[in-house]
Amino acid sequence: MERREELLRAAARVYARHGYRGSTTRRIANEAGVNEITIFRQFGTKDTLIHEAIASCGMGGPLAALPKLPVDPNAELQKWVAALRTHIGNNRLLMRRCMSERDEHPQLSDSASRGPMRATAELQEYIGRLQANGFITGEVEAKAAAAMLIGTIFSDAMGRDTMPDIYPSPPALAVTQYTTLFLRAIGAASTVAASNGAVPRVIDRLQTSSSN
Amino acid sequence: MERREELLRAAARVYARHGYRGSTTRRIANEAGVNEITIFRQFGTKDTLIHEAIASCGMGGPLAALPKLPVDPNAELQKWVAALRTHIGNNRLLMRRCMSERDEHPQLSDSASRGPMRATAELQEYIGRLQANGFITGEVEAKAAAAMLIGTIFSDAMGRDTMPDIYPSPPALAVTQYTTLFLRAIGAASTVAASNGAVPRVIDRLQTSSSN
DNA sequence: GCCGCAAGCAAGTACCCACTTGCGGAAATG
DNA sequence: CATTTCCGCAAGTGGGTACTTGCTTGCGGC
Repeated sequence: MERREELLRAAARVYARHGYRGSTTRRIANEAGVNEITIFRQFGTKDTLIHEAIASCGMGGPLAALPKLPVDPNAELQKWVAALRTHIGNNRLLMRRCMSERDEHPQLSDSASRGPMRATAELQEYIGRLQANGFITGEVEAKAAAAMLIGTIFSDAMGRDTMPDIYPSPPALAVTQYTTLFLRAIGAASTVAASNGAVPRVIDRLQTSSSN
Repeated sequence: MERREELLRAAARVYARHGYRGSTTRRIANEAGVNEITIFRQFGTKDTLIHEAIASCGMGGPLAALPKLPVDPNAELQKWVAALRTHIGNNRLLMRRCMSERDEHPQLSDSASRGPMRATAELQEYIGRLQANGFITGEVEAKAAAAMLIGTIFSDAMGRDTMPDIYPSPPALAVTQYTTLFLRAIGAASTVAASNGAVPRVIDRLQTSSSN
């Protein structure tokens, strides 16, 4: 049962590099150090091999969590953003492939997009918690803000290798700058300034600011 | 000489949908309503056909410009962002393909990434002009901010079809919300508030605020 | 009327692909 | 020892793919 997992991982690697049509059974078998026939004995079909490979390749796995009770939004977000960025960056080839072949292989794209979708949901809820706990002064469209930060991370992680000069480098610096800009955008910049020693403290942690 | 252009456009369409390996000469010829042999007589090789198709498909073409002298940043940016979003959205299949096949066909990826790169440069310069003309109150990392807005637009245009529920809809609303968030992030929110009738006017248009 | 050119059609070549069949060896399991 | 299970090896099948060759047809210019 060890060759099976070896084949799954090899298939995911080959698929990420060469796409569905480029993932010939011969190539996958070579990558796994296994005879080509074993593929058909284990999975019957190239199609089921690749689908199982993408499904079980951990992109739907556990995700870094944002704290239930925000204390230091800047630090918390920065850590979370950094983890998400490296996670997406590590899987960027695979995700690019899955999304570009969505029309021909929808299930693969679904497997790949589950990660960003869960991350966005998590971030939306966190923004809600920031609002509920008084970290945010004005009105915020949480959905747009979450889409903005996730989109920024996503685009950075996906596009940095093809367009390096448009992103701040190194990536760690980019992460802190994105976080700062994001907090300013949602009106929670006070905590950032506080860490610079410029503005007093957090406002009023028990006031549920304004509406829904 | 008309079949030649027909073939180029057909090749770009087929490539966007099926990728390099999936763009068989037969399929391209069918899409163009042309005999397969004509491809080889006109271009000699599938490879040169596809490369010429991607190069001459207008992704390096003219781009909406931001004004040299900012007057109403919110309106100007919103219009520009909307144009950029629809442009990227229209070419999203092609761009996804080019970027995902970058390792195997670098030139195609280069053709596709030229658009976003020029847009980012344009936006960076515009942020600089906002700063020079006193629209921005504090310090801003123009590069990170530009990467953030472009990344947001890019991810929205590319990912809305695969992950519709994480983006504000309709797209037009998303554009205005992104723009608002962006202006707040770079500290130029006053002009937004001004259009709401809340805060006075622009500050001091001839002061070159602080450093480089 | 004739020439040259662009294009279609038929057929073929050499290769790659997913997938099959038949055989034999190794190692665990009874 | 015998059986089952897993795996590798050799060979092959039917179909697709890039690309070639030889021939024919339509069309505008001289």
